[in-house]
Amino acid sequence: MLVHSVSNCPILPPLPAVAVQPHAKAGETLFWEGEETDCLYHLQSGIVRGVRYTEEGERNIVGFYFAGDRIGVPVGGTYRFTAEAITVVTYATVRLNVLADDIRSGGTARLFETVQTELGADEVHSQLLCRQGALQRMCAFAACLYRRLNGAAIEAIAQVDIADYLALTPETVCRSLKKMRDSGVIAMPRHDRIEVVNPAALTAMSLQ
Amino acid sequence: MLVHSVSNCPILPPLPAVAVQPHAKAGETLFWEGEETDCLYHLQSGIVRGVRYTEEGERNIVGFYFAGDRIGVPVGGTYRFTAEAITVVTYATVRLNVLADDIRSGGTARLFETVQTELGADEVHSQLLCRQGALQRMCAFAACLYRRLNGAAIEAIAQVDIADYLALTPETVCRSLKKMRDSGVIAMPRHDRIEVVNPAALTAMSLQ
DNA sequence: CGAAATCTTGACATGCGTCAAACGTGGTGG
DNA sequence: CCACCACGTTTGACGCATGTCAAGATTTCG
Repeated sequence: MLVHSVSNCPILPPLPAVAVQPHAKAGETLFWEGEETDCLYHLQSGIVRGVRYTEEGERNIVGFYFAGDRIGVPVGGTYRFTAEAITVVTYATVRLNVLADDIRSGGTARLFETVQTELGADEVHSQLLCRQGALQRMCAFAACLYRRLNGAAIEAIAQVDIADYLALTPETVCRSLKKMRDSGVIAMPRHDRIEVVNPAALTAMSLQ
Repeated sequence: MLVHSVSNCPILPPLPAVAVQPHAKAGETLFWEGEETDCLYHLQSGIVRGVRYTEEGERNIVGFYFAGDRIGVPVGGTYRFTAEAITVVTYATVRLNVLADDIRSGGTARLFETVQTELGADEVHSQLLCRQGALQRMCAFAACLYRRLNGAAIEAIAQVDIADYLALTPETVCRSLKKMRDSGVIAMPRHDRIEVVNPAALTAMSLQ
């Protein structure tokens, strides 16, 4: 199975009734790569992209995150990537010490729930990048998001972002999308909206 | 920084003095992908490769693991990949419920410590695959292992395995290694031994 | 010592990156 | 409300790097 199961809705800690829901506008940053981790983020709506800049200044996208995902897991005490809101995003933050209490009270399965999103996202990313052929990679990517979003249209993700995620050029992404349109597996009413019309054909094309 | 810091030596739990050290011969499997996770593995010596087979039967290598690494983190209760010993391997196992108690008492830091190896490995893998150009990818890979092994020679890793790890063909791996030999950045007294002669040149060649 | 696996080298075709230019779109300010 | 501008997308032409196929050399292991 290429698609992992990070799509389960989170059981969120109760919030004070009067609290204003934390949110970010499109383009805003939730946290920065290398910054010291003080809390994790449970996404509730919207789309976030994980970004990392290489030494040469190249931009890499490490993942796209949606409602239900938990991001911000530290390695060495700091965030592993920069989290940028693509759309308006609402979320809940969980301070590390609160999380510790949560872990103590929960079961063993609960233990790794926290790291599941990021572990799964990196795993998927590697699997996508392993596919040779731009078209296969694009189809696998679309199939992946299709399942993650339970069939909803893929929206608001720029082709440039897809390119930086799949290690392709924007031109190649555009051409691949055109082929997918011509084959009738997807429809694109707008530049930033991909509707999967034929899921079976999509997975077939993603196979090598 | 391309290279992450999973190279810290682990503080291992004390073992019974009379216990026979668990070990595996080259080619043996420590655990299987999809199998229910009952314990994690702390590697103490030797080399392990993480393998995953795609639906089409293609072999992917997700990472190489060395002394000090902790592998076997479950997602959804099962192992994320198959762990095969490349050399003779010695290790210590930690049962999941023991680990759970350990994490509960140790807090979030202990949790993140546990997943550091696999999170870091996937991260590195993605970063390597993002580099376009076979030579750059190979150089980045070599530089990565060079730092992970603290300058020791890279040994016992077959070129086929490198190919499956970097999403290249064995032929391309071989040709890239030849270029690196001709450039004088590495030496190869045997087919399965890579000695980094010029680390500076190596990192320079890995830049895009 | 023999056989199987791995590595090496060559020739060839093609798919993707690069460069360049035009088009569409969304946002901002007058 | 319209005009303009900046950014992202689209399309084309071209060259090179890498995958593919094939044959031979080397190593490893029984």
